[in-house]
Amino acid sequence: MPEETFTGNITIRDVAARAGVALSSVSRVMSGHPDVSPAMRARVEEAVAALGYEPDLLAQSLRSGSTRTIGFIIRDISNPLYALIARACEQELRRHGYSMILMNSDGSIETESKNFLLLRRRRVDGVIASLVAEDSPSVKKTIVSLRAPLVLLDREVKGLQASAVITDHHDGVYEATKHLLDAGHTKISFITGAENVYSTRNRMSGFKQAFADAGKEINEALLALGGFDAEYAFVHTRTLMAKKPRPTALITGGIGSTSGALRALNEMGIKIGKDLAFVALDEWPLFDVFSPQISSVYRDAKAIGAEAAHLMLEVLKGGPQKESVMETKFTARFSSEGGL
Amino acid sequence: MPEETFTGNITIRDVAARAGVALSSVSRVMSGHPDVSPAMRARVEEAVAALGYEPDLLAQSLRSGSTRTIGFIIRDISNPLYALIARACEQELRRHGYSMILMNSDGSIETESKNFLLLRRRRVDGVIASLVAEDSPSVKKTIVSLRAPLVLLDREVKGLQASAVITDHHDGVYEATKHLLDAGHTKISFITGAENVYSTRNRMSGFKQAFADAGKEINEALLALGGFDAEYAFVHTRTLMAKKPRPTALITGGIGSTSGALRALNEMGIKIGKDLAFVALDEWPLFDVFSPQISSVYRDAKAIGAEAAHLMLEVLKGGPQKESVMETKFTARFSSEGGL
DNA sequence: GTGAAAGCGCTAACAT
DNA sequence: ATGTTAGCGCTTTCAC
Repeated sequence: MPEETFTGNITIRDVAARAGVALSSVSRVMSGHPDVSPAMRARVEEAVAALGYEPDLLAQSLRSGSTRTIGFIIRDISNPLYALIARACEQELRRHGYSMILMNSDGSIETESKNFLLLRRRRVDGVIASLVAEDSPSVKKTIVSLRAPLVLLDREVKGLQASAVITDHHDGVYEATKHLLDAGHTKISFITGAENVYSTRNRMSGFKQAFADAGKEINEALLALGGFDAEYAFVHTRTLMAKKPRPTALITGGIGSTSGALRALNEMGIKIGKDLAFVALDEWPLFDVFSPQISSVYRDAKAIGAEAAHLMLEVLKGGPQKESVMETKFTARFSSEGGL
Repeated sequence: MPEETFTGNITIRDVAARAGVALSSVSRVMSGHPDVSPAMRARVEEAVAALGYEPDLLAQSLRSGSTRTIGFIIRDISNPLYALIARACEQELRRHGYSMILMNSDGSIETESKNFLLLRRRRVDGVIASLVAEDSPSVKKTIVSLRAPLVLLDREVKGLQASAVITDHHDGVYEATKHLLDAGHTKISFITGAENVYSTRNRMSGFKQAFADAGKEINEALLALGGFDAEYAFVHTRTLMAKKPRPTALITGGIGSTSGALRALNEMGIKIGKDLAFVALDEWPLFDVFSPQISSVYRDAKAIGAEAAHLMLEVLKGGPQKESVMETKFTARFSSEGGL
């Protein structure tokens, strides 16, 4: 019945032709415009159904200036924390008619910049991102040039118009550190990413506060704040644990760091909860199933992802930029025993 | 210096005006067309640089019919296996100038269908997908109507034009089952998703083959092939382990199933490697770090993701559709001891 | 209430 | 080698 060959897609033109009406009338019916007679509506709807017409989102976007597309840039989607965030975020965006373009920045500032630039060319309506670093002028410039709403994940960049979902690591880490100090530890190692991101600074502030409140001195030589990747943590766990006197407790910030550290400890035959008191910041799948049970500072990744979507949707609706703060919770388990 | 207000974006028109040339000349310079004089190239490049012009990918897509965008539909990105696949796949696609639109189907055929439809309206150049089920006529119809290249992950759908990355689970599961049978187990439970997906059928075929070769009978009452989600596995682990006589060994297919089963066993106080011989199909982050060490059938998720991208890129280049088969490897560890 | 026409930003004929 | 023009599929004035 449809006369056109099956080479191209069915366009609004085909529908108009079949219904014997103008293009604009079809458009009006499709968009639910009030000024359409029932007769017109019926004719067009018949043609739409018969032809299986679906509006081209690309053309609509070009016309309207909105792609209903959100860029999502993180370091590495295979990090379970980000995966959980992405899952909840995508679900929420989808519920509101938005699609997510996923990009890994692979921990590289250069890749991150390129990703932002490409998203701009794709005319995304907004970007949700966890930046590799907050102090890169090039990334900052790129972001300003975006001229699209931005939601940052656990980052604070000065002089940037953006919403943000930030985690209150401070209290959780404070409790964790206090727990260790109370048990008598003072030689406490801390392995995580650099202080050019909010999460590290905020965690360190909880760490320092606990030491200060206990009237104890931090041993700076036991800190390794250089990278979130497992490799960095692996190497520095080995180095730190070879020191004498060696640390009696270890805190690792982020799943990458935790993973590298645990692997190193495993290889060195150091048992957590016995030879070393251990606390992980952030949990991961199957966290609760294994022995030894690991003491942790937990945050709800699902809630973070959904909240990021909400903040984005709010700005897209014309609302104000906001900052949401998510809680953390320290739970002492077997792994933070021993060590002394 | 730029006369235009900062309301809209800089278009090819602005560049042409500033350089005092025609639109098409700018277009030619941008696309590296051979027929441009050095003088023209210089003038245009100056204007492009001065204005910071970047072609609108949306407009280019509408013109060219190619969005350089690939849809990626999986059940749940927070499943670590899919996250690893997605990571490698996105990296590879990005390297070739393609972006990935990520969509979770949440284990729902209806959501999956909607996702496909939306991707079609977005005019993606192709879709990479791990279907919820192979036997849904509606999804099949949707996919056929896509008229864009498709790469399936571990799925076989009859009568569908598609490339696929499939895993040879058979051999891995065969070895795992043989290992259990050799140890004297016959009451072996198997918990995983339904047989309306290739991965389950292929795994079961290895399972059955091992029983056949050993001259033993499968106890059908000990199988639970109804869902990949943790909840299903949790419930059925409880039920199966309450049977008498209860199974002496358990195999779980997929990270969701494994997760639910381990949680249930934990709650029931059943120790794997001692009270029950246990084998997991697929590994997850930090797999190797914990005790008890878990026997597993491993596959390389990173390689699967990269291969999916390759197959897609090849078809987009006009190459043939292909099926790649990835290996699995069984490794016996502590968890598959005991139970008898 | 409906139709005709302009235009979103771009590229590829087609002229010259 | 460069400019002019049509058109990708859609929406939105603007007439009638």
